[in-house]
Amino acid sequence: MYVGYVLDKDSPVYPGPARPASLGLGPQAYGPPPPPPGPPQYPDFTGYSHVEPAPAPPAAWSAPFPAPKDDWAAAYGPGPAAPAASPAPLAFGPPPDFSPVPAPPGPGPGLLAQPLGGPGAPSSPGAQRRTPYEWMRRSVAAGGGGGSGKTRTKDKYRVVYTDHQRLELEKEFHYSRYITIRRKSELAANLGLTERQVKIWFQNRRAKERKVNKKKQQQEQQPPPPPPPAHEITPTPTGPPLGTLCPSSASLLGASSPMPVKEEYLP
DNA sequence: TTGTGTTTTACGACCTCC
DNA sequence: GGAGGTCGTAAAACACAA
Repeated sequence: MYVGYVLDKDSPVYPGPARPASLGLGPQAYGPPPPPPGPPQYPDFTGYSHVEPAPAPPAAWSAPFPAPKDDWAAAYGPGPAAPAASPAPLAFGPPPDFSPVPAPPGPGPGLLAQPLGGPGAPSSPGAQRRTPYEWMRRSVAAGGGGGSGKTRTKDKYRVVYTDHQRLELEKEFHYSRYITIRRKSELAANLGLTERQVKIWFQNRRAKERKVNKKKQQQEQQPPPPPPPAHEITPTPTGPPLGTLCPSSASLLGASSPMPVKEEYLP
């Protein structure tokens, strides 16, 4: 599965305010720290053009959520302990218009058809990294990765998430930088990961974003190249006047966005 | 094929909040 | 005290040039 498809879409995948306040989630008891103020949410993300609202402090649901301890057997045991037998319906499944890429030849159709690190991990032959997110295009099946097990030398090892797992995690991340407990549980169950893995993935993803932002900031602080001489600067009468939307941007604001708001986030 | 650099998981230390 | 946050780091997985 090519995650890049979603991320490279010209149109906003999740238009409008993602995670509206009316998610039905009450004030959260375990609220994450306030998001760092500042710059646009996705300065490094070129696939989306909308400005995502700051991750609203997740709110707590009144009902105590039975957050079980991380099922380590799922990650380190003989196979994922996810409810693969009867996985809950993916409420956050791909949008209706998301399936232009044929599913990789796997043991079965649908989501989570391939267990974590299974031999049939989706691959993207011929893919190369060209964008910050093209890592999602590459194959994860090479090298016997895919979370098959321990490393050669040490007991400590790490698994390689499948493209689908990354896709869903990325999608969730682009909804909100901070995942709620409920979503974390759902995501973990649906992706065959442990809640701990989901949590750590989000932590690492935020760290990655900070790193990218920092890098960009440093690049911007560098002295720009000297502008060309004034006589070489020619006015450009053609083109839209200042303050108007470029065609591409204007199209993004169209009323008929291809990406409806997820049902679960609707009031 | 190999060496090297980058990215991706995973963890520990430390901090804050409830 | 427990949960989750950042920060730093280790190491596997990966891409790519030589």
